[in-house]
Amino acid sequence: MTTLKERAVQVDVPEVTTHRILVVDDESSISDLIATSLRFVGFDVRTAANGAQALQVAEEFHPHAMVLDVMLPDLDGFEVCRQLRTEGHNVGVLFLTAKDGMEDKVAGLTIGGDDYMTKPFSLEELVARLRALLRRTGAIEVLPDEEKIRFADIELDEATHEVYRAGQLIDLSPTEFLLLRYLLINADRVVSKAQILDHVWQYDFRGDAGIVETYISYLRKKIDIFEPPLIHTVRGVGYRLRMPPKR
Amino acid sequence: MTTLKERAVQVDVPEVTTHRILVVDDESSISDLIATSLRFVGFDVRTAANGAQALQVAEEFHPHAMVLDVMLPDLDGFEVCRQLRTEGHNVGVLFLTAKDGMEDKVAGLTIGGDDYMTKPFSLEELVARLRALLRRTGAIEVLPDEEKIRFADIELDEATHEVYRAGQLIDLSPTEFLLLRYLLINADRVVSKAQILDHVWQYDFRGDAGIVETYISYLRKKIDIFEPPLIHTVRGVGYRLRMPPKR
DNA sequence: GGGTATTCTCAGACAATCCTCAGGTTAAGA
DNA sequence: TCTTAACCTGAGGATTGTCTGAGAATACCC
Repeated sequence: MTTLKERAVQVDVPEVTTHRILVVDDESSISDLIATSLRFVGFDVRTAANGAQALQVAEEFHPHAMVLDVMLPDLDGFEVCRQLRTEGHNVGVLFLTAKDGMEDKVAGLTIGGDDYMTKPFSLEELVARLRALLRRTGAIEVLPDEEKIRFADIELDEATHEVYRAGQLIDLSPTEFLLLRYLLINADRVVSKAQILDHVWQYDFRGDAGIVETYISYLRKKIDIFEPPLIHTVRGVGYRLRMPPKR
Repeated sequence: MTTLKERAVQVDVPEVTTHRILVVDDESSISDLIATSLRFVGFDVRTAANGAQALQVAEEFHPHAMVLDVMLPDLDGFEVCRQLRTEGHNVGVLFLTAKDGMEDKVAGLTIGGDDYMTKPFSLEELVARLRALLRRTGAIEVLPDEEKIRFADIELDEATHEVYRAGQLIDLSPTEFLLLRYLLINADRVVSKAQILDHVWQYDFRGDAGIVETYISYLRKKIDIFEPPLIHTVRGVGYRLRMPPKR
């Protein structure tokens, strides 16, 4: 690997309005991971390790949205959410749940503009969902970017999860979609395989970075059969989405 | 290999804003090497030999970034990083990892704008990555230079890893890229083969300095086929990037 | 519950890159 | 002018990085 000029998801760095996000999880490794990632994308983040603390911090922090583990040592996530709402706090919530069956229960409870994801998740997806959530709940004005990301003749719609190249609908698997999204966000910039792995794959993925190569290959076969090819390998460094060089 | 002092002297321009860098490694040979190199590039550097000491020094030094070995005698690098972050220190971290095994532990390191390199590395690359990291984490105002280095009609873009000469895209191998970058940074100055070897090649490279000649030759064939030639040999001393003297 | 889509590992093929070496060329100094 | 050291460059073998297909394991959907 080598020099990289990356941005996590940072391309859209200069956020006009800074949204306040409260992250609640009792595992500090998780909340740190999330907090770091969100801060980097430009959010103003606070963390809390349990329900009581969450309520307390929320009182003075007035978050626009929360990332909330449903499984907390004291109150559970729903209860935290309920109490805040009855107190008039109008926050969107992104619930985190272990992958154990509770999922249905959570799904039922996420009414309104809320959402949930099961652990482990990919950071890329977390950020995408959080953005969508803020947009839905209208936490503040509209977020700067539309729900579509474009580059050359590629168009990726976050709302519908559809991807077009040269006007044609391309069918992508979930991972392929995330990967392409990450490349698009970092268009024109070299991203290393390590970065891709960290952002696109679930945070507990312990496999080899070689899988990135495989998925790049998949992507190419789906969207780069068109002319001109846009996914370029920078040997020894990583990959980069770009228009072919002039001439 | 030349001695450190002799080698680092020539590098680089005085930086306008002085960034504070904390280097943590238990092998003093390594931390000295890095520290010396960074100082000559204009950084304000402190070193620490273990985790506890690192935390302590950070407390009063308030570094903008850290170069942090993950393998330390007491706490490991991740723990040091975590503790600093929870204490509110917003430092970017460049992790150093041994090349063997522990690839898995390395996962997640590029999340927040952080980065990592495997030992052994080249000093040139270390500096480049550290700069990129400072830029990303916005450690202070914008760094003087953009992500592009220019000299005459050569343009080298760190973000995209592209090099142009006279507007034309030039394809360079990783080593060629680093070499050119080093010459550019030291434009108009003579750099010896020993210096080049020490900065561009990995610090444990045990080969002959003759390889520098080979790579200079490669570079010339790629970027000096244009007029005027910019890479000049200073016989008995080294090489120098310069505009030919007007007659 | 069976079939399909997806994820992930692995290994062979291929190509770029790295590095050594050796013979030819150039420049400096005696 | 001659000698010598420094430098240049091509050739080629070793190494490394990347691509891709095949297949096993798993998740998902009707």
